[in-house]
Amino acid sequence: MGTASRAMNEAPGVMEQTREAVQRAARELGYQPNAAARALRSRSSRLIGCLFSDLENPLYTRLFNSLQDRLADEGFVTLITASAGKLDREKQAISIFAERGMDAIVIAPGHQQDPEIVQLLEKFPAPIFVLDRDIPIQADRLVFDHFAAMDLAVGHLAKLGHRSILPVFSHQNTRPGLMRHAAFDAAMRGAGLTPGARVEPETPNTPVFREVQAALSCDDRPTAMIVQGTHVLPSTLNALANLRLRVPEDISLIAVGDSALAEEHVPPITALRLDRSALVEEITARVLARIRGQATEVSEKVLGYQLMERASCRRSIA
Amino acid sequence: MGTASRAMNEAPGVMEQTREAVQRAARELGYQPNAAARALRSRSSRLIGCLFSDLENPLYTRLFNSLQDRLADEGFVTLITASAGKLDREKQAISIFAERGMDAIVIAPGHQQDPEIVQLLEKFPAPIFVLDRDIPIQADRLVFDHFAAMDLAVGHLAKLGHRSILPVFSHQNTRPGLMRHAAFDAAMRGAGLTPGARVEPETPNTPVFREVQAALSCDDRPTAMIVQGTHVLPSTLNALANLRLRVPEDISLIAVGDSALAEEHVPPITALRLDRSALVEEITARVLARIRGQATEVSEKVLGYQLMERASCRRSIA
DNA sequence: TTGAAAGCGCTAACAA
DNA sequence: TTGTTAGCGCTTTCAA
Repeated sequence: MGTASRAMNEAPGVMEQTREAVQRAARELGYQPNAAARALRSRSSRLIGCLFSDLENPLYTRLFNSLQDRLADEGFVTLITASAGKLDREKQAISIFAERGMDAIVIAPGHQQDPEIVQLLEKFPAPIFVLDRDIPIQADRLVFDHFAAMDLAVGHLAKLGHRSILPVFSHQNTRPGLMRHAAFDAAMRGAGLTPGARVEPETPNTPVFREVQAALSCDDRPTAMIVQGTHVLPSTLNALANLRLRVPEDISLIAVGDSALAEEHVPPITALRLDRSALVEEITARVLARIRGQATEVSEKVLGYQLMERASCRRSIA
Repeated sequence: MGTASRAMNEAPGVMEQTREAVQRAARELGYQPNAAARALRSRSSRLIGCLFSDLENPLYTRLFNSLQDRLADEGFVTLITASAGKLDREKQAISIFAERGMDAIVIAPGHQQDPEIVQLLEKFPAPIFVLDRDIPIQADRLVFDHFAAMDLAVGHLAKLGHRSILPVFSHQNTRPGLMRHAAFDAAMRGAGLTPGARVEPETPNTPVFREVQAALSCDDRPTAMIVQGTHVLPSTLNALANLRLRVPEDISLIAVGDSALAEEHVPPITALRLDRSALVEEITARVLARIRGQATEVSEKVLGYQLMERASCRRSIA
């Protein structure tokens, strides 16, 4: 009956008294609405798909947790796929999202220019939200300000007197990887410093023990490092421990991307952090507006990093 | 039309020629089946829910990845929720799984005896697969052999001459936490050794820097450690580095649960590993059998750990 | 404000 | 082997 449906969905045009009666009856009978029937009739699955390149990246793990919570409040179920950067898994995930009738998707794939991915996204039947990727499609987008972030980190170290800073970021073929090296170089020049050696792991999960050890074993080794906050960070700490280099006495350290590891390390590690709740709110607001047809123009926002100053940096002794 | 449906679903009773014609036409028209309609009519969502206590645990991250892949091959979409051990999130997740008509769920919640959880599971409308939890319900189950695992680890260290071994496991209120301490004690006695000090973090993600440092700062410190392979492991490595204790020269180390960190650490860390593909196959086989109504009795299996001997253990000097 | 009726897009049962 | 028909459980539309 129509009234029952309206009562259960808090729709207008039902007498308060009727609504309560319906809801009480539903409770007593243990009524469970059938999601498939609702989706079929209303043409809305109330499902939102997420495609992240890497679930081991603390940013994505934390983000997914918050986003799932937030969207659950709005009655949506969040579905996640981690592609481990594999192209075919990303294509498969997008296809599945299309088949299963996601109401929207949030994506940060490992391949941002692949023509097949782009084509799948172009004809994707629901709104798309892109997270810090330069994918050539019309879609709502939130990008991170990697240039400002590097200014913050390099500036902080320069102010402490560091002149030789070792960056350790992967050169993955997506926006963050592509921008960070350029941003680092620009920030160094901006601080009147000259970029020197660098370590560039293939992926954010590639071990960097050897490379970091090599870079720090020369005569005038860098006095500070800026290190990606993924697997690269434990791997770097491993190398520092083996070299008997203490943080911050012997070398200063900044992590790009905050994590439990950085926060709880002894000493705590200074980190570039994204405001996760702002991130989640922006995604949620945009996605819901799109789903409800309230959004008009494509939205492009930039989110800055904050520098969480902790105990891993100190004045350079050099 | 029935024939079209049968052709698309590879159902029997369709002429090969017809099937091909239908499939070609579907391809040319870009036909996308409607998942909601299919779910409504066939009473099967082809959705499988997973509830894990902690997505930051490398076991669950890796397991979810493999399981998602494997179930995708069978045409199922896997939905994951990480509760961070929070009771209300676990209850909410189970309710959502019920509302959304999961065809089955795979669970390893952080609360295994909570009456509300048990009640929700008792009246859950689909098959349940329980992973290493002692939940008092009738359900297919796979548990890990924590006693054999500790025998392996303690035995290995005892054979190397270690007599004082420091265990670092959380005493979380679920099966693994509950069993590991008892298993460790039993293994020690079995090896003719006496259990001594131990570190018991609240959760697998609680930092243990202070506690480990304290335990290793006494006069005759343990010569070996067995450490949970979650956040406890980086936290322990942090403490060892600060104490200038080298692995394995000064102290031997075994991780309970394998991870990228253990494998890629220098030196690589000996670890108790679960055979993940066996794990995934057991879950997949059981869950599919249940969904297809082929399973009869409740299945209970035990999965052993293997000791991956790497470079982090050596003969005790004491 | 409520009830009645139609129909979302499939698949299962049945008839041809 | 194929076509026809009914109906899954909701929401939406329309009429009362």
